[in-house]
Amino acid sequence: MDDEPKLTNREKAAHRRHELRRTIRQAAIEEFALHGFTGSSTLAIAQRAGLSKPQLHYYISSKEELYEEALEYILGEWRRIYPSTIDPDRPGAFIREYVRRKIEYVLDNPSVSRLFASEVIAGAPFMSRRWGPFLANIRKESRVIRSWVDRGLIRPVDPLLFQVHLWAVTQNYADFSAQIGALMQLRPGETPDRGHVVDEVTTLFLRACGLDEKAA
Amino acid sequence: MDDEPKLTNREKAAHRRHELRRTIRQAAIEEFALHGFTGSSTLAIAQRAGLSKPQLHYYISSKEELYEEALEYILGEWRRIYPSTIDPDRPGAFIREYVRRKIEYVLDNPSVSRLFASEVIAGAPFMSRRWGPFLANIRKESRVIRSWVDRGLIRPVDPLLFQVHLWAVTQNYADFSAQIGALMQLRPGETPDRGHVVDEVTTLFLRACGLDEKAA
DNA sequence: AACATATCTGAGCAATCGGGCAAACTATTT
DNA sequence: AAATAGTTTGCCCGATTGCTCAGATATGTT
Repeated sequence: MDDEPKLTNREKAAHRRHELRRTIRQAAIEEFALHGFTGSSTLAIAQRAGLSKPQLHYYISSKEELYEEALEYILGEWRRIYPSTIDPDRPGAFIREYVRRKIEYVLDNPSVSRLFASEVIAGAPFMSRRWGPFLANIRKESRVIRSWVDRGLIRPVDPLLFQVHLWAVTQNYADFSAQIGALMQLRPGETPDRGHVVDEVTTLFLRACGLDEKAA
Repeated sequence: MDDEPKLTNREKAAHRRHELRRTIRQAAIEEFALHGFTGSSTLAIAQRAGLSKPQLHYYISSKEELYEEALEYILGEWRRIYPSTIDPDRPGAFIREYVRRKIEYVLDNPSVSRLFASEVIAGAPFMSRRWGPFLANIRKESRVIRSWVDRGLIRPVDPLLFQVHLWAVTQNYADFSAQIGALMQLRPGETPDRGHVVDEVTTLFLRACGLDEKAA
């Protein structure tokens, strides 16, 4: 009765350590999202993770490294959301799916989006070395959008700014949720109605493309 | 030959003091915009304003008060931008004018917009008492937009979310200018082409309203 | 049981934080 | 010239910053 998944103690310890790093990263994301890199203290992060300050420093090598790890995690998440499985010849479906995924993600993980926003507002000091892959992705997508325009599938739009606007509107629901909550008079912690938000945002961008079939 | 604008020394001194407060406020806005309230130090603000730290503290009573003054200034600016002189029965003209003013303002004063963004991302701890007038304004505008919809002047939109999206897209050009600069491969300090940005944003929201007359 | 390794704690480091204060300096009014 | 008001400076305070380290404790292996 010592077997089942047959884990050695060493493996279990490694697993625990890995879990703890995850907890720390999440705490870091939340704290950095609220107060930015400069404004966040390692003590606050430690407390958020349920650790003492020296205990935290036992697992991380520096505040900077922890911040960079959090940024790296975010970039991974952005890549994950991008709907690569969608037929790029059906602009309507593509936009619908992208908006839906992005809005649902930012409403579920507002801190992730907010940390990214903090970083960029501060002048992107840590991101500046990482725009590369980001840029490549955007440019690839720009070519797809341009082809939609060229083939007359959608009304003419600036492919790059179109994406920028999509980002702005979707991210906004996480970054400015305090403002939105005040406007909508939501209770603390309450999020706006997802279906409605997704509908409105989708409609906005579909109409911009001349694709407003008003599908349910 | 002691007259001309007939300023007593006392008045000149008062004027100098007032100018200095402006300089300090501007420095504070820039520093707070970059690092948020918690992340900004009074020393950094003082240096930005060309003062020593005790010298700064001679003119302000606390970091908090300075921050609140900066916030108050921002709210005044938002009110100033709102195009109250426009005929509210011409949705197209209204949207065009609002977008133009807002984009030009945020491109000229990115720090103002970024400070507001920092505050809201941090959970709007100082703004929470000030949403009132803000809310009233938004609701007033919501009624106007609803009347457009009811009279069939524009296609149906959610009046509140429509404004939220307008905010998101316009503010974005200030808050995320580091990202946009990277995407557009702008030189440091360079801003994107205003005319083009205004055109694209205007088009986006006009089309959402079914008002795309493609006017020059 | 003995040993090794991983983890945790209390104390403390130098640097910076927001802010105060008396003395020195400057400018203006009498 | 003397008195007054406004401004600037150097020096300091207690608290907090990121981070270290020696020792205590827990955990795992033999």
